[in-house]
Amino acid sequence: MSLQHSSTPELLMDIFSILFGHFGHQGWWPGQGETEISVGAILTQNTNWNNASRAIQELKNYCLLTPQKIRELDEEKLASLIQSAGYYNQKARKLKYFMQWLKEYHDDWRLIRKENTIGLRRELLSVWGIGKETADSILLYALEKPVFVIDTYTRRILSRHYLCSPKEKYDNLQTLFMENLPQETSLYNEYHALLVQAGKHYCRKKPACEKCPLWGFNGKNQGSQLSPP
DNA sequence: CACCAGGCAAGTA
DNA sequence: TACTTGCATGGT
Repeated sequence: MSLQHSSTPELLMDIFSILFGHFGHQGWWPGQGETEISVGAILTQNTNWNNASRAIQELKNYCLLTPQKIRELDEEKLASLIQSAGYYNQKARKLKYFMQWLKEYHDDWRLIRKENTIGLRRELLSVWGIGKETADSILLYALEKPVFVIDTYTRRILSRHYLCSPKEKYDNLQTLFMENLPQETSLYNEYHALLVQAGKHYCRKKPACEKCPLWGFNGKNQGSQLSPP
């Protein structure tokens, strides 16, 4: 694999290929339904997926994983059910607000696909408890819109290899990926999941480690920063 | 024991 | 705009 990249799209695709070759297909959130995926996106905020998935399972056990059931549930009861996800009081409220919004503006998913992605994203961001990453996760994984999700792993992996600043803004990174890659949902889905997987295993601490599959993608040496450091 | 995990909102300067 | 803090469980 050549490390001389003539363009940003080429560099981004090379990184994808390396990660895919190393970690393989990730299969994030396949066929679980809009509600389960959106609830998962909220429950996993600043929490590992293991704890979040337990909370989901708890809701499933009592057949409460529907917008209407969550709206009907007492907030304290909901909080106790999702305890394993941490921040359970906050997250119970977030789920309540989200499901309320879903009913008021979209008749519980029924009207949501008629809206354009930009408008939907703005709406999601206006809901209390939904920030950029959660909004984009819902758009990409639940609604299958071609929206690239940025998270702390993405920023860290890239900055460890001097491909961006460790403080690079969310919107800048998102634009970078979306303007330099084909806008395909399946690619964005796999790419983000691979970055998370890579981030879990490598480059947690400075500097980047030699074992990382992206070792060699060094923007400093090659002058191929994706954005100003 | 310390540290971290698929963030966000609200407050401060 | 750019930082800081509260929120909280469970794994390593």
